[in-house]
Amino acid sequence: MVKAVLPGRPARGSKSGRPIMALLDLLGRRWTLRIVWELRDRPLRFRELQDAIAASPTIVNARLAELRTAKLVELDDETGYRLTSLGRELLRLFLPLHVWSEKWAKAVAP
Amino acid sequence: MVKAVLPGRPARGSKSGRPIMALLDLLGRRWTLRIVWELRDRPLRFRELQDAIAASPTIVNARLAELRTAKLVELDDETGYRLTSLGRELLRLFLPLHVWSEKWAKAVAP
DNA sequence: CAATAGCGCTACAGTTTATGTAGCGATCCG
DNA sequence: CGGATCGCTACATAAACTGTAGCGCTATTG
Repeated sequence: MVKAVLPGRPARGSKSGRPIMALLDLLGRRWTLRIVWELRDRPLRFRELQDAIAASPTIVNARLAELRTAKLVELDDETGYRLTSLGRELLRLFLPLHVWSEKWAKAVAP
Repeated sequence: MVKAVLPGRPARGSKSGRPIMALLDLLGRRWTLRIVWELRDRPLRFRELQDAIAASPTIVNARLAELRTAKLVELDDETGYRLTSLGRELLRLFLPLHVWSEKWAKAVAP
């Protein structure tokens, strides 16, 4: 059984159910960001996703369940797992990270 | 000993050292996002930070070490832990999450 | 001087979470 | 029927995190 991560429920380390805390809790779990990232431009099958991030099926399934409960990801029988419209909105907020990470790389590089 | 998370080093689940993968790895570790979030508008002492997120000192210290290595956070003896200029840039990318999380809350709410 | 308080941080046993491998049940296709 | 593919589960092992205590250092106070 997986504990749902939703706004309105108290997130780890926060007594309030403030949405931002629930979101940071959800996104701060291992593989969650990577899964959203891998789904950025096409749906993936369970096993494709598993291979893409090289994580165990147990945890891939757990994270997918959380993401589905949070309505960020959905399963389409024809094509596989994909971002919902809400999920795509979230991804859009994250896209600047891609560019910024390159700048970060240069700044941190040895 | 803490494994450094830096662009150029392969991140978990990725053979490449692509900066975005290193970044997603770093941010996907428990408490990392929360720590950056808590430092958003003022420096915090070690214990203040620990109390703010209610995590164990062991892991707070581990995350801070990673964030310092990644040059996103630094320790100022006078005031405490604070974001570097690089860290503030990253935070700026994350600020839209705050607003969006409210929208998400409404969309997901029961 | 000794006592106190605040600082960053560490030790360590116990619990939770993730890994790695195998494989199940359902569905489709020949 | 046999084989392939799908999402997903079981389960033992390993890694990550928690909770509590407390260390070593510096500065302040009596």
